[in-house]
Amino acid sequence: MPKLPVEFYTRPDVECISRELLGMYLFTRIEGEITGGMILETEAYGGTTDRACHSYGGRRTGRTEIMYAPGGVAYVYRCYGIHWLFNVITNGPQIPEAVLIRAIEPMAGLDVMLRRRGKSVAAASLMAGPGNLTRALAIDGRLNGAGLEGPHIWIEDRGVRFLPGQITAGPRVGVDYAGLDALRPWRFRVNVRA
DNA sequence: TCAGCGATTAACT
DNA sequence: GTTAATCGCTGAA
Repeated sequence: MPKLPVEFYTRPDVECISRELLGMYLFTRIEGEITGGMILETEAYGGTTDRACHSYGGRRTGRTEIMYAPGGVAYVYRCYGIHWLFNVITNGPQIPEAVLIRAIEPMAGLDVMLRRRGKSVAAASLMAGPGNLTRALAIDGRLNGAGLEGPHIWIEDRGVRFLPGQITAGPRVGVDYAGLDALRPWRFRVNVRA
């Protein structure tokens, strides 16, 4: 299956990329174990003019530094002291935009993901939320800055496409502090009902 | 140098 | 519905 090329990520429209990532397949290969699934939910983070974005106003620190890299690398950071969140960096160098991957549908390595989550049966909670997603895929800080063309993490285009009516756009989660930017409908989700 | 906080989750009542 | 867990980043001192 074709991995998405760097050119997919370096395009300038983060909202467009965020939509197009729905239906793509995200995989990780950690310690020889491959896990992954289809992306169901994303959020766009619009760089220096988006108050909800870590790089708002051109903020540049050790954590956000990787956002200024050219598109096509992973941005992994810790949140609430416990969880790892996984983002895809988009756009060109020095343009710090990103797409947060919030949910995937488990596909490959289900048994491995269950073991990592400490569950014995497949449940809806397996992939509920971005923190659980990274735990199931064994994504952590070591993958911060990793290229999205492998070998440890990559995204494949398997030809799945959604019509506009199958995608729900809404306000993003957990960004109430961002003022008017919190209202931007930059959260994209594949409708649960078929 | 350090107090306060956060793109969350799970275990409570 | 409420709250504890838990730690790196941020910004002010």
